[in-house]
Amino acid sequence: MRTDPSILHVDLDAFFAAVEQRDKPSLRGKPVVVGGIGLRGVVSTASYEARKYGVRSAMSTAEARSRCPHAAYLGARFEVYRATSQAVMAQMRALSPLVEPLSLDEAFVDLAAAGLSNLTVDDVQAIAGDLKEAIREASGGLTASVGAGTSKLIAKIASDLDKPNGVVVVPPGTEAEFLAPMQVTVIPGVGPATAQRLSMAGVRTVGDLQQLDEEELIRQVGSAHGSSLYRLATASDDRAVVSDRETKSISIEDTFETDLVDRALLAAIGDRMAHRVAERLRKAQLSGRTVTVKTRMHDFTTHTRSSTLAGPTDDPRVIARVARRLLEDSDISGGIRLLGVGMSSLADWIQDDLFTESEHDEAPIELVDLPERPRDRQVGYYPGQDVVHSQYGAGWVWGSGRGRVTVRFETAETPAGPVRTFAVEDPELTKPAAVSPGEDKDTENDQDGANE
DNA sequence: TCTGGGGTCCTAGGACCC
DNA sequence: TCTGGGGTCCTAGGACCC
Repeated sequence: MRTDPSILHVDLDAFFAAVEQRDKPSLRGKPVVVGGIGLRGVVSTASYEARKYGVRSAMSTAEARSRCPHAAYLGARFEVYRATSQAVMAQMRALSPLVEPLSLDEAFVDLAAAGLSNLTVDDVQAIAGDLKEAIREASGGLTASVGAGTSKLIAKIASDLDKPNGVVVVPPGTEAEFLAPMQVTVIPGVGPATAQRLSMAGVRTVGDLQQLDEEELIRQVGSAHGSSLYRLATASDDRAVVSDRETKSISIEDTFETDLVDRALLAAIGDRMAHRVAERLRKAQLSGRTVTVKTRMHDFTTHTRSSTLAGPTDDPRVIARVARRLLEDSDISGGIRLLGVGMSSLADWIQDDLFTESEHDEAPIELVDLPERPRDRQVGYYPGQDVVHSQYGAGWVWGSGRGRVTVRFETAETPAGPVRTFAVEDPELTKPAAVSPGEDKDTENDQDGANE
């Protein structure tokens, strides 16, 4: 544990709304609500003027409109917020090389990494004041609130205590008593569900939490959550500030104005989402192995279907094809209000032309185009029955299973001979093949035409 | 006037392998 | 014919955050 309050948490005040007020002077001093402005929109950020009327983040825009009809309702302009955020983060990086952004409007700054040591509360007060001034100038007038302490938890909670435009430095050694009177929900990670469970055990404040022993806490909320909660509550939080955390998933989703039931329309929307996901993967120089399709039903129940490929891809056609199959497997009767497509199990993307010729030959993953699988077929591709297309020409499926299909080529020579195994993206191939090679050839004549 | 979009992390069960 | 653990990978769902 540190002995000086060298971790800052910087939080921009009502960020999206403040940017809109900065750019449109007529909105200054007036209630502004930024978020989804459609029928099913929710509030991202309300200006402080709008908060007086009870408008809050995550509230439906419909409710916000009834509470504050005279506010300005604006859709989000993420490109503008991103640019402003970068200017603000640059000010923090000028102060310390170790900055951990949590979102567009929040970051931790580690002053110890800037070579500053033995900082007093007054030192940190002064540093925070200077940083706020630098942020104000760099952002065109935005204010920030800053919290500081010996840990991330303390800094984060402190930044919330004097909003907007405040600075709170928690003196070293006072952390446990600082936390004790607060509700358990001040701890990030304790939401309604956890608060409810803790409350049934008689725990409402962090002080109550401090009285519990770790075993008891783990019984209440599970092992990972319990032990981390125990450490946080007792102010023994030694989590490091980490500057670049790697992306774990990329996804696109959309809530429709009215529930959709038309499979063809949903398939077309899914295709477009798959292409947008692929585009973002390429921009980030990433590729992924797991495709996930998310659906939200009319009654708000949410389902995901996912399929993991044998190798990573950023190919929009591959992602779209897998997404389409996953969507076909999803129940959409009664209509769905949301569709999403995402990619995870991400790996660093390697640009194709960086491969040398020999590396190409040894590339572990080769994909083949598989025929459309008939709706009623329960398992993957049928050996001796299905024809696939590859860079070596067309061939018969010889065997399949576990993300792989073995293909026998009649007309093309492949580097490995007439039989070659490919990785495929078909989720059904994770199940064993229905028939073994050589059997079930009675439809061979029907398939002949497909070979041309 | 119901409930966004982008994420992260955790859990639990089943398949599979040794 | 019955019966092991342990580890890893995958899938689905849920809690939570901004």
